[in-house]
Amino acid sequence: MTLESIQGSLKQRGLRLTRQRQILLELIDQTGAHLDAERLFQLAKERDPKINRVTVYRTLKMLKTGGLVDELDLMHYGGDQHYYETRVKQEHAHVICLRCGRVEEFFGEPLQRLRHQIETHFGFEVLLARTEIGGYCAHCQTLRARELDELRNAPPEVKPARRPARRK
Amino acid sequence: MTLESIQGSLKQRGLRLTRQRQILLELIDQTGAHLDAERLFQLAKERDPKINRVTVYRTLKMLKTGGLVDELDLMHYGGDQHYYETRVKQEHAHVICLRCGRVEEFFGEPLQRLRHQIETHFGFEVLLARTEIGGYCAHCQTLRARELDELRNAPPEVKPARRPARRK
DNA sequence: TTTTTTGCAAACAGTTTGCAGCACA
DNA sequence: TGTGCTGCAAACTGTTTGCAAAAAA
Repeated sequence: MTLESIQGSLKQRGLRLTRQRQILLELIDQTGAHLDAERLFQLAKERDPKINRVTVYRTLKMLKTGGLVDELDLMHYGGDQHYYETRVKQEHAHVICLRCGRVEEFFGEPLQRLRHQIETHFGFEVLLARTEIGGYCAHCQTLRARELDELRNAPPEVKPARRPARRK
Repeated sequence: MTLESIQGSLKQRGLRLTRQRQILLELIDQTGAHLDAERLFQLAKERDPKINRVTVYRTLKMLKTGGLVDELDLMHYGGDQHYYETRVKQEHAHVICLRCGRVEEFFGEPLQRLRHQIETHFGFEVLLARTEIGGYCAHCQTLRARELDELRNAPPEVKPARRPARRK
């Protein structure tokens, strides 16, 4: 969904395209990244130092309700905040490395199949779909193996020698 | 995963099986429902009125870390809390009706395929996977159609006659 | 007896709400 | 011109932490 069509969608619903919303829409759309409200707020402040955090939340809620952005958790990597991305036609899963935080997107037929099966199997009308997968990326698997190794070979204080009870 | 094997897993890790944990484990395991921390706490209080909410959170975190329960959002139907279920071998998606809140579980090959493709495509080691789908169940689709109809036929105050500006 | 676990109070993070003034259309 | 939107302060929800007392092993 393009910035222009989002702006159109706003107008259609009688919503106003304010300076603040302009900024936020551009940020969400431009940065391919998955931003959370706070990050978005910080970036927006660079362009409008007077913008308020609350406006960011309100704008995100509006976009979410309008189906213009999707909300992600990314397996709560990094906390309990939500992340946002502009909705794209093509369904995709988010694959997130729990060690380095890297997020990959996976487009593939199993997702279409899944959606289709759920629609036919349950007679369900799918509006929102979210698949998130956590684990270790190829790179971090080897790093992690090494880390575990080092821990095993040099256990410095696994069970620290019994230390005297702390005095209050 | 059975209650017994969970208890075994605790002992193996040198964790204690306290009265409180007993209660919580039983509740999570017995009720097929997807409980959130607060609900779990309320249920637990019926069996032990002195149990504390914090203990519930700590126990859930422990079980989560140990891979004994899975954490769900159920598309934030009903708020921002998390829901929990004991981990089962068979991967499944949660299909949630955004009108009535009913949750269906979907087991099916697309999920296995998806996991497999992500492992081979990215060389990724999958530890956690979560697929949640929101929309309307068969039943609520018809109810919703009717609701929308009624709204259209008898628009009581869609744009309420302009009323005098509220006096401060 | 020792180490883990609990309960309590208080803190915390992320997000929402009420309201008066501001600004798009 | 008027309704929608913003900023501010304050509330709120879900969850976590510090600490002393209680309870498993």
